Amino acid sequence: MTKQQLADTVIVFDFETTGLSPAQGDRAIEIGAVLIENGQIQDRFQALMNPGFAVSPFIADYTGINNQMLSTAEPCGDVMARFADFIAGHNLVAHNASFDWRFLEYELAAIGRVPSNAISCSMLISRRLLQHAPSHSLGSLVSYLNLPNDGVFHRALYDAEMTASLWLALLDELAQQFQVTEVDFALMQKIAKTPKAKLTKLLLNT
DNA sequence: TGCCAGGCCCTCTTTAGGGCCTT
Repeated sequence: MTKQQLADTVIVFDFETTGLSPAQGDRAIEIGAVLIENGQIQDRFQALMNPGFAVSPFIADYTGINNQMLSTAEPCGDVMARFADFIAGHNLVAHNASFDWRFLEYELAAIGRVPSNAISCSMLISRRLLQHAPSHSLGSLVSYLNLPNDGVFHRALYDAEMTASLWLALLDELAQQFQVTEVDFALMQKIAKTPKAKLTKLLLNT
């Protein structure tokens, strides 16, 4: 197997939240992230954070994060200040990145900070490179690609680690499907935004 | 178990509608 590595380091991150939209009052309750360098995880970040109100039974069931766990967690602002330092200067990756980016912007704005990182989406890229996958949810892709996992999903660090494995698998897919051996973050962003019909032309010209 | 929102993508499209993803 060709081992394709992205020249740039990236931080893959994932939020667990109280719901789907910060515009509707939802907040982050956990952040998990891994730093990928030279094709391997070199650093990790994980923290629960107290949103200041009770999470719904649905969210407690969905994530396994309950109000008792959050009662002793740091406030969102304290965690996010440390996380902002962790991601500073790095390119970011998330699965369905538009979701996590909205919460990142919201939680950083709450402490007077603004993210300036570039970001790319593993879901948009997998839709283009893995067109035969039955679903492009993170769990389905992990199963489809037979990526090693312990069956835990919907916790931030586990999902970040699974997304990191997916990201590395997508780099392998680029090498195997298209023989693309020079991959930088800007190309991954471009793939995410390229219509499927124009993907082959983009990659053959790379 | 799934609604909320937002963005992307496809098609029986573009003067629109609905499914997929994220929690």
